[in-house]
Amino acid sequence: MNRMIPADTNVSHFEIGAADCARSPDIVLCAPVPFNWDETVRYLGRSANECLYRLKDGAATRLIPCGGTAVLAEIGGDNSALRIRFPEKRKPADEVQSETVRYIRDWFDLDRDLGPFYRQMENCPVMKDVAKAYEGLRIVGVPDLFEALCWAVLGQQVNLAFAYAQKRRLVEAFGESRRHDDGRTYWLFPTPARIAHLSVEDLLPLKCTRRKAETLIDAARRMADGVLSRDRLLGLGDFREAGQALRQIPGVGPWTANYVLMRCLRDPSAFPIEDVGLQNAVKSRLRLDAKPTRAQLLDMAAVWRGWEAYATFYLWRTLY
DNA sequence: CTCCAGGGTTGGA
DNA sequence: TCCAACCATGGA
Repeated sequence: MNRMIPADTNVSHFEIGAADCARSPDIVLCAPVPFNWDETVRYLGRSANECLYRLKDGAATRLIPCGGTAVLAEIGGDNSALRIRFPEKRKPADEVQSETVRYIRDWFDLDRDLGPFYRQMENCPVMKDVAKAYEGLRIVGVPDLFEALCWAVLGQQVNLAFAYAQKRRLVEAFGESRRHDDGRTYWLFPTPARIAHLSVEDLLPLKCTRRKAETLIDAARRMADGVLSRDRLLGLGDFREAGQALRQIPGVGPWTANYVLMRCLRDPSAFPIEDVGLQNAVKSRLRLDAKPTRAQLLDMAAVWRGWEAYATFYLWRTLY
């Protein structure tokens, strides 16, 4: 029974400085300790088919939704700081910049104290080395609830490459985009309002199942109606209730609910135990002949208590 | 044709 | 609560 941690209780240290030359950052964020930007970038680069941001020279550029509009931001950095630039000619207003910073802090989970996680993993034979190897890697989140839900649903029971292809088709069919003067087009994930009015047939070209198309539209309607939102889920009191609320949506089962809890609602104890990637990672690390059983996983995860999401994310990281 | 992929649902112990 | 059976789709 985890208590919810309001997103804005954390102090954020950032300075807005004048950009005196083209490459100097508009904003510098102090990185938390520990932080590992290279590992973060490696995670971001796990699919060449990612359509929501572009990776170049260790920096990610994407359109960030901000109060009805969107800001193009380039995020680079190292293990001690993140550097944010706004490459468009018109610099965003201060409050938009602040919102961008909030998004980025959330995206990379910068405000979490990982000390307890690393101390706990010392006692886990499966995780001990993994935790050290990727120290400073934080769970890369999906701040937008609708995006997180759609991504989880599209990712059910299909390989990641195919999931990325489906996401790209969804985004390029129904998302907004903006062309930048670097010649590239940057995309925003489709809004619930846009998907809510579609029919299942409209989504079949994604090559998802009818069932998944129905789930996406159902989720979009709930969000467009306002009955479902990230804030509402976070306001429910504890993550278990949020998970139950998510599972009200037909087509959202335990894996999907936990995936969303982990990547969007930031529940560090979310545990998608049915995940085949997690199972394969454990199998490989323990040199098992077969994927571990649910009981084996539960047994192993007993020492992860409270940090199951982080352990899972780190184990995923071992897969590529 | 078979098997797998970052599952969901139903129905029965 | 847990498990088996069935469902569904594309790619290797």
